Amino acid sequence: MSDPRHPLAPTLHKLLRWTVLSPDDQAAVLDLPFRQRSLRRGDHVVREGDTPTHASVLLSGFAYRHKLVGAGDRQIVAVQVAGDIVDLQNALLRMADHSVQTMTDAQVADIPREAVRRLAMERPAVCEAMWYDTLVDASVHREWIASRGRRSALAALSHFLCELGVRLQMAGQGTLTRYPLPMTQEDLGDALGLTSVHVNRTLKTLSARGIMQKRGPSVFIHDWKRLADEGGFSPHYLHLQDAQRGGPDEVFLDGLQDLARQTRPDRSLA
Amino acid sequence: MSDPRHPLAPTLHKLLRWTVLSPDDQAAVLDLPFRQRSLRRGDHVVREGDTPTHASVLLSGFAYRHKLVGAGDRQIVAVQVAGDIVDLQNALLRMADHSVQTMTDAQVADIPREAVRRLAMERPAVCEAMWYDTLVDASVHREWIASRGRRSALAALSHFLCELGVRLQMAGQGTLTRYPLPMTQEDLGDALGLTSVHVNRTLKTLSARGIMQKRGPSVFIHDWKRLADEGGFSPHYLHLQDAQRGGPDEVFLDGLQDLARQTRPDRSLA
DNA sequence: CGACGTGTTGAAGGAGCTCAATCTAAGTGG
DNA sequence: CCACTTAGATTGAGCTCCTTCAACACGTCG
Repeated sequence: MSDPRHPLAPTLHKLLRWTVLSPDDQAAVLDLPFRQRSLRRGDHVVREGDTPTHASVLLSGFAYRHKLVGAGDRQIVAVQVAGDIVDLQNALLRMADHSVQTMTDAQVADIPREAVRRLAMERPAVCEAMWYDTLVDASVHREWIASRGRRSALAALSHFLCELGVRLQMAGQGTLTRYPLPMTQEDLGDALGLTSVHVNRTLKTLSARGIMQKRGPSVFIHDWKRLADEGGFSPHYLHLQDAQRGGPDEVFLDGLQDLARQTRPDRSLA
Repeated sequence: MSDPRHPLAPTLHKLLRWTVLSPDDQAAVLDLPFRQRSLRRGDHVVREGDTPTHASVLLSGFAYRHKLVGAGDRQIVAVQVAGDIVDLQNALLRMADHSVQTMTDAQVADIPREAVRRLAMERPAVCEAMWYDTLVDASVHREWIASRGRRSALAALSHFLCELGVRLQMAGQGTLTRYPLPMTQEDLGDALGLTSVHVNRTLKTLSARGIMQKRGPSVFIHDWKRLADEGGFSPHYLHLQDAQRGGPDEVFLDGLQDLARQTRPDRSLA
């Protein structure tokens, strides 16, 4: 799959999760013009209201998308990890409806908006992959609506931690049960629609029950099955089953199915 | 714009909201093969877990998308009105991650999945319009996440009522301040993440303040400005500003801007 | 050292939930 | 035309999950 050290390789890899791309198409993705940029923790990638001139890919680090609501309250609407096309939405739409900000120092690649559009229009398969990617984003949004609307704090937090385990493992940034998560309790609260105080108490409940622990920026899940039960987590909405089989993720995907079904405690880190 | 009585005309009209389409492209949209179907209130258009074979367009009536959470709780993640392509997501993704159900008797047009894909792949401009449509859907999802996460019941309900006023007027199904909304208080609760009891009380607060009234399936907004204030509603996230100007919506859009800014009570129905 | 960001803990209050009864309007069958 | 049914709206009382406010602990970094 061409040079795995190419900065856009993780993004291409993510697109290949959704569709088959010919070698030509793959080369065209990697040939996209981009300008690499280093950001410090807390920097904005896009600001709500901007008219973006480029799409940004997160090469390393973490970022989140958020909206400001009412009297300065913040709602995080998505968490992005390395490889994610952070801003396809804002790049195609003509005005950013939300801000994107880094949670850690990060590298991004800015791709001119027009180059993305041209690639999409000239290569239907790439267009489909990118469209697909935005549809999966929307599916995650829907699951978050369900979480905020109908799950308790404990369930919502558990669900969130499951989701990030899956997504980070897919992105090669950790494993299902052990991964980096550089979010403060305040950040978690803004993602879950809770106060940081209540996040603190809910995290403590989970660790008191031996289900998981968060130490600094690291999450250790000791009992995935129970965490998934608490959160009512089922990975369907991430659409990983849709993936073209034969890739390197097959074993993981099957394993995920198992994990969702059976108890498989991992207490080695407790 | 060709035959305005064509069943797919409202859908084409909606796509034209996002991009310019050549006469050829427009004809191609209207030439999509479809099978018209009558549904009774409560019928499913798609069921979570299905592998859909077609995309459905809502020709008349109302529908909602929902997920089942935990112990039989329902979360409505979107409300669809006539003209909406209800199921582009599910048609492109390989498995439906949520169900779609009618709120009223309704007409839908089922378009074979392959016909949609072929149209998109052969006509970049149409592809862009449809993609754009799904991106706006996602933007609405994000706003809903913010509502569920950070708005009080009163604010969330107000915001929801504003959104529907705008969307229904855009769809030619009423006006900003007076439109049909065939949702029970139970439905509203499932959309807002509240109980029907609390929806009842919140609606009563709004009408006690003279802001709006819901009588049967009809919403009457007496004071748009106050409703928008209560909900912290700003129409940016619907991306109407993005619309190509010159269409028949221009006056309305400008009017909407005004409405968002100034008080313009409409008590004629109080 | 002091300041600041983050995590932790307690106590009190409130927004929204649960449970349950009553009311209304629109069928539906006789 | 009326008894009966049913879906939905309405209202009250008590409860609970989560918030608010406030204090304190801890580590890092100037």
